[in-house]
Amino acid sequence: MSKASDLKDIGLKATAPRLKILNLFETSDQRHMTAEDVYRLLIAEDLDIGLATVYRVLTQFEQAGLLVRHHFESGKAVFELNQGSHHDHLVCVKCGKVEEFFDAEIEKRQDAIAKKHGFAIESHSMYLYGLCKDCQPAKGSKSSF
Amino acid sequence: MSKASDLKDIGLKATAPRLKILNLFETSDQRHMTAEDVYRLLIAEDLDIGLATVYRVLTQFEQAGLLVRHHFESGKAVFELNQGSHHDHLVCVKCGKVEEFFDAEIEKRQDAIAKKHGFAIESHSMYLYGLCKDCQPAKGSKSSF
DNA sequence: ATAGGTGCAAATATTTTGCACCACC
DNA sequence: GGTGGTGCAAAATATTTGCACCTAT
Repeated sequence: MSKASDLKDIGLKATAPRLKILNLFETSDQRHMTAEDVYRLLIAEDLDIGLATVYRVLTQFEQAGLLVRHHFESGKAVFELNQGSHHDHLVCVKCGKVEEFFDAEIEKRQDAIAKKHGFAIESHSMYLYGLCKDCQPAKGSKSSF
Repeated sequence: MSKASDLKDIGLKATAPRLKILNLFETSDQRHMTAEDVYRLLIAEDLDIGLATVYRVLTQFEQAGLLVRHHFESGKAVFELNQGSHHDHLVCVKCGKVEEFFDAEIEKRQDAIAKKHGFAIESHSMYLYGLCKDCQPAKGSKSSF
């Protein structure tokens, strides 16, 4: 559970909007949310928090390392809780579901590649886009063509 | 060199803007360009092609498989020629340089991961963000702190 | 001739910012 | 009580679309 001290630790005042937004990421069943997603959840709870504040808070949380910002192919930025452990993403292009994975061997090879190219890696992200289990035409069923 | 027939093959009329834009991607030393980049190059050559047309053509080329659209962390879409061979990207967060690489082992593991999760992969992209050789503080030199 | 393509301007979508007011410490 | 935070509206940025005119086939 998020506490006021968590925010103070990163130099931010513990205000209601910040606590609420952080709490949303911790409790929502959707780990990956856009600013609009967050805003709509707040509206749904009758909280009077402006969209501009949502953007500001999300950016602050990202800079503080509490959240990670992704750019999936939608064009909107998507945020998720930074739980320390790096991982990559499988994104369903049909229903938008996001699954996470981690593969040590891939990480190792990424590091090797960066070194070979003389790059000092700061972050990396990998997205596999496709159809998730539920969105694939079922085997044995006819397609509509 | 791009030819009118290349465009007709994909069901598009061979118009001057389309031929020119395709040619730009084939001849420019910058493989990765935003719509604005393309537009500015056209303006620089005194070609009277609207930004809207650039966006329309880039989208058509992407749908036809001639170009690939990326979403780097900049927030703008970046396009590059689709040369058949899939590859991934090292992106310099300072100077914007993009280097490409391909690693068969990583590809293999991506496929295995997708299968394990029941995903039917349509595309994937991997971006390693960091400082390229030229943008790293040189070894032995003092930092400014 | 005509279906499709284009430029321009206006519309949309996403994110940022200026400003007056308000709340945490 | 003052610094920092907030909501709102407006601005900035990126992209799409409506429309009248134009052009490749």
